[in-house]
Amino acid sequence: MTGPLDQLVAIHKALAHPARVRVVMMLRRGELCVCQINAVIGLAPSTMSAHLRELKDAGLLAERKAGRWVHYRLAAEGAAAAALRTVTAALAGAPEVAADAALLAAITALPVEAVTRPEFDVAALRRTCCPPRRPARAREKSTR
Amino acid sequence: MTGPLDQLVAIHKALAHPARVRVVMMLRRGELCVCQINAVIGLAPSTMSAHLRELKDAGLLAERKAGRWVHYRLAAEGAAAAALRTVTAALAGAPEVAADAALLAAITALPVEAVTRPEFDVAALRRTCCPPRRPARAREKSTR
DNA sequence: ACGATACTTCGCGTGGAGACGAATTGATGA
DNA sequence: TCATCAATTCGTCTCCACGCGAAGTATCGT
Repeated sequence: MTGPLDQLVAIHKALAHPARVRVVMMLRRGELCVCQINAVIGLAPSTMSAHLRELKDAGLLAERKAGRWVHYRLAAEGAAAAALRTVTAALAGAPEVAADAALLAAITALPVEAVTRPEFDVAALRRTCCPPRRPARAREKSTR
Repeated sequence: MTGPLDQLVAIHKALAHPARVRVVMMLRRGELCVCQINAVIGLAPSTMSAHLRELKDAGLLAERKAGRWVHYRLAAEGAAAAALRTVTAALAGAPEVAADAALLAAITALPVEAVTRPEFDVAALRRTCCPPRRPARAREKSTR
């Protein structure tokens, strides 16, 4: 049994990594599949899995298995929820977060299976959606 | 120049250690000298100095040099202040924090120079104020 | 002027965080 | 049934966080 101090420390540990904070920000609008998240972040699948596990163990995320995909969503109570609100408020206008959101919008506009196919070129997609001023545009179905 | 994302990550890193969180909670009532803080936490002075430095670099603490003593106090703006509020709210009733507060009350009731004298026995003081059910009792002047 | 005191900086050792690729698990579809 | 694919687990490497003691810096008291 861990006390409230250790619990809060675990929450802060989970949020003490840029990739994990970016994931949290990406999940604001609704749940996402692991492959969609990682298409934006760009780490090895095993690494991303470890990050998601840490966020889940800290009580910040919940998972839902749907076929061979696993969807994560924000799910926090108490101190974790408060920390989450702090994060979203602090990074509302952060450029890194905006770039992620733009790329994510383009990705979620595609069918889910397209993301992990070998011919899928994230870099090309990033070029089409990130640099121009329009932050987000496409929005279709799969975000939730 | 670091962006808001790195800044928030640094804040969370600083709060991702039990000793540092305890320090933050101890400083709620006002500034404290390093020796007072460390009498409660019980680490090597060099280690405590490093912890305080990290909290200061993250924008959570400020220092004030007074003679040969250095006093630290909470001093946060923006995201750091929000994170601080989250911490204090989450740990309002935490037992570890209450024990620290009780010991701290006994320590601040003493003259500052007494704390680091060789015959000063923190363990004895801890026995007098922490284990019994009365959470805090001594309270005199110097907490602020 | 000199020693004592409060704190910081430096150097070092140890353990854990974070990265990857390889192997495993579980569900889908031919 | 068996190949495929998403995700996780495992093994390994590297590097940084965190602990300490020793040395350095600044201030006070005599």
